[in-house]
Amino acid sequence: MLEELDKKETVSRNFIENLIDRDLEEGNYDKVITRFPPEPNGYLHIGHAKSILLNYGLAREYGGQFNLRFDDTNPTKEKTEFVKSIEEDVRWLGADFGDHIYFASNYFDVMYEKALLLIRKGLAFVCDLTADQIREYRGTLKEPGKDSPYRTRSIEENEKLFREMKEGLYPDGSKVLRARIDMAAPNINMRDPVLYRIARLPHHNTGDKWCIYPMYDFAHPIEDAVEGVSHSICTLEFEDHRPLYDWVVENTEWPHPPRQIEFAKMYLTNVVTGKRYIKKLVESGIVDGWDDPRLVTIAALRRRGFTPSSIQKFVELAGVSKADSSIDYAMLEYCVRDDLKLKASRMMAVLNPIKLVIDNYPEGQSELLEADNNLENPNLGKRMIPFSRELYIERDDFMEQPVPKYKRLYPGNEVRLMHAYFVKATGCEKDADGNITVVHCEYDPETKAGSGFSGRKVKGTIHWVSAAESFEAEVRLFENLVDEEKGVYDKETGELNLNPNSLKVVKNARLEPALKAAKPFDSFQFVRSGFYNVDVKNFEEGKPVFNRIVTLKSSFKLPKS
RNA sequence: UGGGCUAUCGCCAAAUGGUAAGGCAACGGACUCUGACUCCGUCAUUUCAAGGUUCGAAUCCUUGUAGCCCAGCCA
Repeated sequence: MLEELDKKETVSRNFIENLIDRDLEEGNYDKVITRFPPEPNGYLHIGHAKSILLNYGLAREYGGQFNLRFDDTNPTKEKTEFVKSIEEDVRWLGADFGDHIYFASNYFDVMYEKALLLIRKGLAFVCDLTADQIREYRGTLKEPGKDSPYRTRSIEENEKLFREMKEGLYPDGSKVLRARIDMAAPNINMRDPVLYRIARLPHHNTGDKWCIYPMYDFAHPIEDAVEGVSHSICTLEFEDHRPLYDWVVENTEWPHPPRQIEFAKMYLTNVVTGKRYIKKLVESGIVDGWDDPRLVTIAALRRRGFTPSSIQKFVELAGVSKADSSIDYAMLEYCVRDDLKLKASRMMAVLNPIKLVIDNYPEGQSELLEADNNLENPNLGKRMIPFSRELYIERDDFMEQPVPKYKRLYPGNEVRLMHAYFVKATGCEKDADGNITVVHCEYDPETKAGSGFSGRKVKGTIHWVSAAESFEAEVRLFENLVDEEKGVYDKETGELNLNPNSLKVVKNARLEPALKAAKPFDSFQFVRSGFYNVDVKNFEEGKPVFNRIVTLKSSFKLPKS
């Protein structure tokens, strides 16, 4: 099977499973152990979700173990803040690592011992070349490198020098430990790669204990081996590192060497992925933090109302392969809609209100109408909605001069007010500028919802709220942060093509009273308008701010006026 | 001829020499107290290209083409 891997077969979910099956059969491992090894230098985003869920999914499928391990071998870039957010995000996504949360920095002692082992085997040496010289000696992509003059130091001298590096006898950058492999290797990673560097910086976990830190290529295979990881699944850019990974694992002598398997990263259309761009948006204040709902960080998706199961489904639908891919954002939207449609209560909210007066409804009268919270899921219960002579309806739901195929309210046309009565438009009032201010109609008491009335049918159903008993709230509508026409990046300048309308705030939306009690993260479907959730950060008791999660699909578009 | 990887519908993606799954999107139609949902139907004679092997090729061979990754004391 190793040979098959070496033949570079395409990777698919099936392929990985077959590989694991074989490994288990052949007794290469007793148990499947996978891991997600982030460096704590930023927030996780949707791309990481794929890696997390793939690794976790495989472990669960095989009754194995999934580790969360912080790859914190470089103190210059890492922060405790990120450790916390990453742990939270992984947990939220549903990748249950139990108490298997580890830090690479806790293995520094083993790594040091293994480095000594390599030195004693003549496979590593201390090199005094400067960083510039090392680069020079490395050669180029097309030309081989040349041996470092320090390559032939004796084992004793190397061991002594390396110990002294650890003791802190040498200044930062003055010496490194290198593997002795092959300076002419076509794979640049094999040209005597650096294993350890000297850096005097406080580490978030080990403090000042160490002044030498292992490099990724040396540390990672050992981290995997220490934890007994069986299948180390990572992204494609590490494919060239696999020979080195295998070299380290073999020469540092482990009973059940872990196996590295690579797959392609996932990109999404029309959104900014890539840590450094997200970071730029955050730091420049273009977005209001790592969890700005327009971002695709896990924190942002959560705040925006995406559910863990929708993301799990998305990752599952996206599949695993080695081909570069950019998944249509519509697929993510489909996943939330699909997940939320039976979980969310379907409430009425009027985003762009216009008054509707029912002229034949007695003045001063009102009533409470019973409505299912979700007609397709009775478990969500029922609620009462106040109904009265004056209501608000969506401005788009009335046209004085209807366009073709329009089936909502227009003079002479009858529609259903959802959960209430049939209503027939009789006319409207306008202000001096000709803008419609009030729509008039008449209702038919016979047609009350739930009464079993079947005398006639109506083409359209519109939503509404009581003028007196609804409340005003802020609703935040999100568009793509990126200009959909121009694409994510400007090819010439490398600048991001940002969409100036990516955030619209509707201040005077009218919502039905039941929504006043909504709590942060609660999700609702606003009938005919889409899915929304209550923003955590802008939450105020009795005055929730709603974030649009995703719109509903619609086969009818109102012509632009 | 530096090395490695990839190429199947607009977007993902299966198919492991046996006659191109599935999902998203799109488009018809039915249903509907959400123009949503649901349902039903349509959507690759062809797998980057050209040759070759074979009874049979997306899969094997040959030669091309295009894209991605690698020259950190980052991960």
